[in-house]
Amino acid sequence: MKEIIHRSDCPISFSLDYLGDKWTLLILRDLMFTEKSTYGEFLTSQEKIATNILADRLRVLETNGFITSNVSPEKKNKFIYSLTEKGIDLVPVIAEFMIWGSKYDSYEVKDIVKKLEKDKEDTLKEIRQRLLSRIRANAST
Amino acid sequence: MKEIIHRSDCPISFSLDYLGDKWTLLILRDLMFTEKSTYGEFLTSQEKIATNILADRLRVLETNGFITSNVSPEKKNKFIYSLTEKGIDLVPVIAEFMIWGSKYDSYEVKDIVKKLEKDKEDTLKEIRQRLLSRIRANAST
DNA sequence: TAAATTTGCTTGCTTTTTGCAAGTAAACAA
DNA sequence: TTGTTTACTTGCAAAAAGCAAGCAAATTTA
Repeated sequence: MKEIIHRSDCPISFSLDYLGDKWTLLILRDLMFTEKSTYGEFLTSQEKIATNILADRLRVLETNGFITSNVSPEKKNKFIYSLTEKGIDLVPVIAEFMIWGSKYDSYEVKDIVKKLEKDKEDTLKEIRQRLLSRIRANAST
Repeated sequence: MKEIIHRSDCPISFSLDYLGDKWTLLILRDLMFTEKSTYGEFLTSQEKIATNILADRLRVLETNGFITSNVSPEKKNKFIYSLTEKGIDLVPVIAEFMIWGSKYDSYEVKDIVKKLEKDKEDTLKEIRQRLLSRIRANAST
């Protein structure tokens, strides 16, 4: 597997060394803000990621501890991907992209953005708690 | 100039359509958190961006209203790049990358990160005000 | 129980982007 | 007037992305 090379000691560039592309954060978005958790489900997202790119990004994300994969309990040919705490810690980054995008994209402002703008700290905490409890639910099975 | 194509109506993907690469946010970082404002200064950053990529990204950022460029008052062969309000609105995104990167990069935690963690809202406001006042100073010259 | 389907990929090929080194052109300084 | 600074551009090789097709294990259907 291709290793991530860090270009400097700047924490922003460190982050971008993992996340600086058009697809990685969209996979994490799906894991954070939708119920999607499998390869097939990620493929159904509007942006239409290519199958090889998706496979590659999932591999990189897992190798670097952003997500974990487990065989589905019902179907052994199905993998369930889940966020780790390291991945969950990116919620604020993605939330800020959402807020910025909503401001400059004419499309529509989602309820979650309105909530974030109203009370960012609590809303982020709430999302974080929801995702963390998901991890704990998995751990106990 | 190559037009940005939006892959979906999601605000996160909308943002990534502009910013989803390894270099764009680093240029904005330099404009936000350092005194760098010229082509030559951006080239001196640790990450060593290639000259053609820098030229391309500056063009894209300007075309899409994130930055403006002006001839330097002292030297007519020098251009000063400045953030627009649209660019300044990305401060929270970059701040969150900085916070996340500082948590997962073993290197060192910068003072600005400590300040952000202590009082995020006020610190972001402060940075924003500093950058906005820079715009206004330019506008009045 | 054999055939078709679902699921999660891999492979091969073309196009696009990146990265590197060298070159250019206007302004400026000596 | 000659060399230097500044901001790029150009050409080419390497890497990454994108697209269509193929594959293999597990599961469902006939």
